[in-house]
Amino acid sequence: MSDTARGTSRRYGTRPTMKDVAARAGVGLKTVSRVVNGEPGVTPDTERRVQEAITALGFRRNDSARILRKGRTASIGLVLEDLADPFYGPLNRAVEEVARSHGALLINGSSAEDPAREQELVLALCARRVDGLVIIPAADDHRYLAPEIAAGIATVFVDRPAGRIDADVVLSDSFGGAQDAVAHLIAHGHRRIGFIGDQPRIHTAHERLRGYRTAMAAAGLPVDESWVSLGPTAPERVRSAATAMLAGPQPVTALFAGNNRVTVTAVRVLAGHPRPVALVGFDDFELADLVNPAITVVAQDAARLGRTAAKLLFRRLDGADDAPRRMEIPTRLIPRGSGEIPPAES
Amino acid sequence: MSDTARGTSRRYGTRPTMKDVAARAGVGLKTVSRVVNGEPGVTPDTERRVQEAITALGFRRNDSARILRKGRTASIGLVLEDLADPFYGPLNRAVEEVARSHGALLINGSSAEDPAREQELVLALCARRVDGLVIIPAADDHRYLAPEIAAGIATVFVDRPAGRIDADVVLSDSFGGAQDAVAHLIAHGHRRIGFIGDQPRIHTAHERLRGYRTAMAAAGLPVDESWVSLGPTAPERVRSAATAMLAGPQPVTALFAGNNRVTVTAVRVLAGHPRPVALVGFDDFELADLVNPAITVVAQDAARLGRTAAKLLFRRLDGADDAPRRMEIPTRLIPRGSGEIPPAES
DNA sequence: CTGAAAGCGCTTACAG
DNA sequence: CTGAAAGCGCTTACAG
Repeated sequence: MSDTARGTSRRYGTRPTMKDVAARAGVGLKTVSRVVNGEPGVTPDTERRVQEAITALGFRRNDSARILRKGRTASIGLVLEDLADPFYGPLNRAVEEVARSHGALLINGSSAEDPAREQELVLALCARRVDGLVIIPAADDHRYLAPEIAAGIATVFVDRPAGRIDADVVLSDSFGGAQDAVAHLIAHGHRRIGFIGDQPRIHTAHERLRGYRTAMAAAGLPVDESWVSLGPTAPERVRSAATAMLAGPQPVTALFAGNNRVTVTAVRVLAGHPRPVALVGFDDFELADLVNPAITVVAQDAARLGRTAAKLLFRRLDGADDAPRRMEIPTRLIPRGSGEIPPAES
Repeated sequence: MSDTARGTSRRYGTRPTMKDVAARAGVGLKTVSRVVNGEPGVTPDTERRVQEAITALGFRRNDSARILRKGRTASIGLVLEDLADPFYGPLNRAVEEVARSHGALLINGSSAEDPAREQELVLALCARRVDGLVIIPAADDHRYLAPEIAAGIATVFVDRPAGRIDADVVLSDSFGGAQDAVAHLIAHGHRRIGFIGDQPRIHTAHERLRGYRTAMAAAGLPVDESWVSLGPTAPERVRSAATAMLAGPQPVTALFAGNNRVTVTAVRVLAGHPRPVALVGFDDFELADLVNPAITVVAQDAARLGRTAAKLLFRRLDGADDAPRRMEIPTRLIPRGSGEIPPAES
């Protein structure tokens, strides 16, 4: 490789090292290290000479080398489903803030809800020797992580529990939140309530369905299986599920949407529906109060979910080695209008 | 440090190394390296013995050591304003996808719109020797980066140009998009149009204001300075700015909102306003078509912004060393209703 | 207060 | 096909 035409070499290794600084300042390597790291025991005059050499050469400590020697990388990994999903934004930010307060950097990645991709990403992070991992799992078998955890990589799962290993997990109260949502609709007079949720292999979808059934049963209401639809949250699938529930002689008079993607499509379907239909969605979203009627939701505290998980992670890194914990973050029902619509006369 | 009660040591350095694998397999270090990296020239039998040792010991290559020796870290940094802002989600994801396709990991951080924090974060990433940086700048002076760029850290700015250094940048066409928005309102009969934007030191805010003024001038319309308000996008500030413009004997009949945070607050203000007021917002958002009236916007392609920047970054890493480029991504006006409301009679 | 030597866990360059 | 030696750029442990 040769230097470029513009004179700025892209070659790595072209940078000055502590050795170069030491030579220029006429001191030993260890003295440079002391100055760079602000360690005591350096004469003001020596320090000044070293600082001058650092500035003159444009030296910046290579943390890759430091990391290798020190053991800790001061970085953590966050694996979530999709960096573009607004639900994960506040969670991502909260994890970042906690990492930052501990002097750690955040390496980020999307699993795209693909177990193989999750594993590939997680193991790449382990190879980088991140100190810890926060994982929103896509896979349902995490035995591949057991050796890494045993080797010291702290791991906290968020939003869904780990599969087939015992690990820390921070969850929203999906079961309780779903119960609240459905009980709310029942309290407003509904007896035929539809549930459209995510794929049943996803823990939260399963829990929300369980909350739905429990609330219906608690009110002595039967559940017609045509009122329940679990599957991918792609708009076409949700649209046809909703349309089917709203058709026929005994249509549902209310819908409970299992997450924000479902809610959005449900709003679109209901906007074109002749009769008013009540709607409660799981997950809040920014403009829920601007739509007409405003959307009643079960809000999760995504930032708190992230903050709690990250704090637990750093507690582990500080040596806490009690048994894996399961923490639940409460949800909150926010009535805004759509969930208070009474049943249409049939 | 001692092992924990649960028997899994959190101690680092407890992991097997290639040396351990070599010893167990009864081969040399280099042979292990060959097997781990899939290099040719190893007898099937030798390879099998090494693989067995790897499995038995739970060996995983330490990429920190590899990085130190190889020079490249196979990681890039992305510094943006706020990981929780939905505008950056698709951009973040797009950068990640490009990084992934090049085998690189993504280190992420928020500047919180604070120049000092941006610099701190960027320099931390440089110390980690990321191969490249994608930066949505908060600072307006990036001379601190010049030595790093000269030392080989490829850098591409996005959304706003670098300050006081010559560097690659990928922008949305804020000027053209703003012109389109205001021309659209003028075409629908408006003559008194308000503009509420972000702080003027932010490049995009400045460009959008310029587009507003140019469109007004092109139509021969005067601009009363009480129709223009730039500042923080906090709801209170935007609310009072909008309220002021809508009051008095000669209120504006239309608003152009400079970004999505402004738009959201504007929608709330207009919902409580007695007369209908037209609105066009810069930036699209998910539920813009669910609000009544649906919101007319100038949409940016955030994913394309991110993809373009990341691709340019990797082209630099592959050795492209032509002069820094400025690339502009077009915007698109999406009429949905709010921007087509005619002026209220005064 | 200062510095030479050894080592973190790999890869590179080379020799057999 | 295989491996011993040197080195990436730091920090650690130690001696002066």
